[in-house]
Amino acid sequence: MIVRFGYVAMSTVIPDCSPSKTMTMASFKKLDDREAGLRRLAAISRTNLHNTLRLLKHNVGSDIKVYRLTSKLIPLATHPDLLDWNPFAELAGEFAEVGDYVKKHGLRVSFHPDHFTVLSTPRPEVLVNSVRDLQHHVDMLKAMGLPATAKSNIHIGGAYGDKPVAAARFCEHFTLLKPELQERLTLENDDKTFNASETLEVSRRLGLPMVLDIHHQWVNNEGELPWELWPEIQKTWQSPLAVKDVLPGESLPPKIHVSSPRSPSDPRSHADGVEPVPLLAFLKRIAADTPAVDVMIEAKAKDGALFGLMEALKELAEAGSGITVLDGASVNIEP
DNA sequence: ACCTGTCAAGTCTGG
DNA sequence: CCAGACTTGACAGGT
Repeated sequence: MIVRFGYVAMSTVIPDCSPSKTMTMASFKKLDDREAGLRRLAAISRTNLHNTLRLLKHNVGSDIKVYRLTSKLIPLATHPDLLDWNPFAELAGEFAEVGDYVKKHGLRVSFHPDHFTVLSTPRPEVLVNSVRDLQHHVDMLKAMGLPATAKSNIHIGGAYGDKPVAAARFCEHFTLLKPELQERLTLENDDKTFNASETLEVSRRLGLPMVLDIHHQWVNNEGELPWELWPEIQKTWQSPLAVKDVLPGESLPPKIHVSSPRSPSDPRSHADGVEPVPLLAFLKRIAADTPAVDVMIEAKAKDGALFGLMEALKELAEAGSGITVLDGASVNIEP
């Protein structure tokens, strides 16, 4: 089983390379020249896209093929006070440059809209804002010229006292989305509300690929072991929506998220690095029936954690534990 | 250069 | 009905 590792949004290794610079609404409003403010926002966006490209080049130089783009590329993009602002035309070149680089090097990129995007909500205004946010993420992917294999990962959302009803509402709201939004979604189990088997059920109902977060599964489960759900989770990556735009002869491997608990007293928080042994235990369990999987590392140390994990895996490989290090960010795992 | 409170947004809990 | 927690990188304003 080929395992590729990736990380989220920012580097702890490359200095001065934030892709998430922003401006607060408070300081935007303080400017007496609104046009100048919008130009400033566009300039920040350009810096963010430029730094994203720098990170992608750093990734390629380190063999890292999997990366989560930050949702904050364009500051205040979906803010209610800036609905008349559309910076995509003036940022077209920068977006295309990022997208071209992604395609040229066969990178897998994704977004993760934050927890304000809640399709299970009963509140119409929250739903409107959530759909606007999803549309914004799709607009960015389209501006990059990326196919539907570049997706936004979201959680089911709140339970509102009745999880089955909330799940049904999520599904109902999903069916109202434009196809271009539907085909660019993945669903992830969360650490508090919708656990892995509940998320899997919704994924199967809607034909959406599911991202298994094994840390969330560890702290929010129904007594099952994570690999027990894997056969069905893996199948969700074969659905028509999941394989949209996958070229003949190519594939879109299932994706999992991994992080390690910060401490026994704070088990839900993310530690700086990733513990290799529990991760390896999971990977070995699924290796026999999984040709390839992509692992998104969600650790405080970001790419630093990825490099640390690779060092640890290298040592385990030398000790002869069925691991072969393929390059700087991928390994082969024997069942 | 460094520190601290704040940030547009949602949901849940407890009072 | 409302305040605070949750969680996180970065701003903004201070020293």
